[in-house]
Amino acid sequence: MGVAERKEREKEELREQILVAAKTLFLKKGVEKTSIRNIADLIEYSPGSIYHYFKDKDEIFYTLHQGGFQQLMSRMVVINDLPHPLERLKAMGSIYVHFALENPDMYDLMFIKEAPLDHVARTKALHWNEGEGTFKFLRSTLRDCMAKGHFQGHDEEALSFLIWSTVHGMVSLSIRRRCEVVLAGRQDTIVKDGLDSFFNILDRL
Amino acid sequence: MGVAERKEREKEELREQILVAAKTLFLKKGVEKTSIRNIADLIEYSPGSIYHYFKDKDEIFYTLHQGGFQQLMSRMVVINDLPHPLERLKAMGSIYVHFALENPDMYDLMFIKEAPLDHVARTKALHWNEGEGTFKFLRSTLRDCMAKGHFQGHDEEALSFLIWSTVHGMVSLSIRRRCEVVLAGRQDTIVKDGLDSFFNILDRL
DNA sequence: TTTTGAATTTAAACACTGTTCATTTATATT
DNA sequence: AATATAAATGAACAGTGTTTAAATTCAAAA
Repeated sequence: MGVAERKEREKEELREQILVAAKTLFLKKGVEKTSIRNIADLIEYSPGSIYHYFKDKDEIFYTLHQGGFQQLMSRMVVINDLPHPLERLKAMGSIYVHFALENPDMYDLMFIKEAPLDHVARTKALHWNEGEGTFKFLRSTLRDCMAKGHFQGHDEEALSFLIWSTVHGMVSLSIRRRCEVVLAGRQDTIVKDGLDSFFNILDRL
Repeated sequence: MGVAERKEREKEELREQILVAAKTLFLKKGVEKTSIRNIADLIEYSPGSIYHYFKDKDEIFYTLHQGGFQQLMSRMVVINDLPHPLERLKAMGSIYVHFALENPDMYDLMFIKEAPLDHVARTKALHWNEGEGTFKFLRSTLRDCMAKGHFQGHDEEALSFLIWSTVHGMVSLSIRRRCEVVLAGRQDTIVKDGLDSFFNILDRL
């Protein structure tokens, strides 16, 4: 009796369809401007049926959010090839920035928007596992750097936060379009230039 | 005949009432979750009447947004007392961070949320005057620093952006609560510690 | 083959949202 | 007191997220 299995599979497929449709619309129109009815229309189901697969709109959002971290992490692992920790640290910065600029809406979901963390709080999943993993990866790379004599006299945790903040600051100002007027004519290159400046500083630290 | 003047005054007063009510609700419940009807209820007028004073919800939002920059700028001017440009730069950083942490919702309005710039674009007010003023202030302070021999070999514009990004990154990660889990037990001090680390780096640059 | 029963899907409804607009109300001038 | 004008209203429109009773589907049992 493979019937139950087939049903299970079909259910999973529809869940996946909802996710794909939601992602498409979220990235095209933004989360706020995408309605449950929009998603339902795209998959040719009634709005109500979506609630059999997800508790609410936030749960759809949060599920996609988790996928984003997996993407980012899968890009990060390649730095393990680099022997020098400072090179690894800089490579992480580049990957982070590129990921953000190539997937601005997903980055928005992951680090700028407020919804997903509210969801985490509500579902009592006391840990933001996705973000924690990424941050721990940064910390351990920084620890390796300090073991090789870099960044002497700095607190590992505070400096990790500062570095994260720097790259996050650049990409989030860019994504939320605070550069366009302030840095007229240079919006496209300013994040890259800023990152170069940052690497320069890291080298001299 | 002071009648026209009185009417003008009354109209201005109601406009101000709307702004105060909107600000109260925006800061309490957030912009998204505050409806025109909520604002109308608070000032005891009908929803429709608000549209006699503001084109739409975004215009209310944008008006408050402008007020935020005036507040921030009025705090900034005190640094002119400091003789050394590097001290001025660091003081600017402290003021910026304190302003953000003391007025997280206003900061959110000014630098994180996406709405106001859309409004700027739509109203063809080609310049984001408020933000531009603040950034120019940072640039001129940095120029003074470089004139005194600091930050040699760096591009003024790119470094200005990098510094802005760093403080913005720290406060926006804090405001959007990305520190809470990742930096358990240190959320309250991490921005201050990060800023100290940053000042340390600036001193050695 | 027909009946049963559970899972799935639906459409309608609820209480909201921003915004518009014809109508009513209030008020100052003639 | 009549008129003109400005201001405020409340209903309506098209949309939102979400709930739920009813309808449908469909495999398993009789």
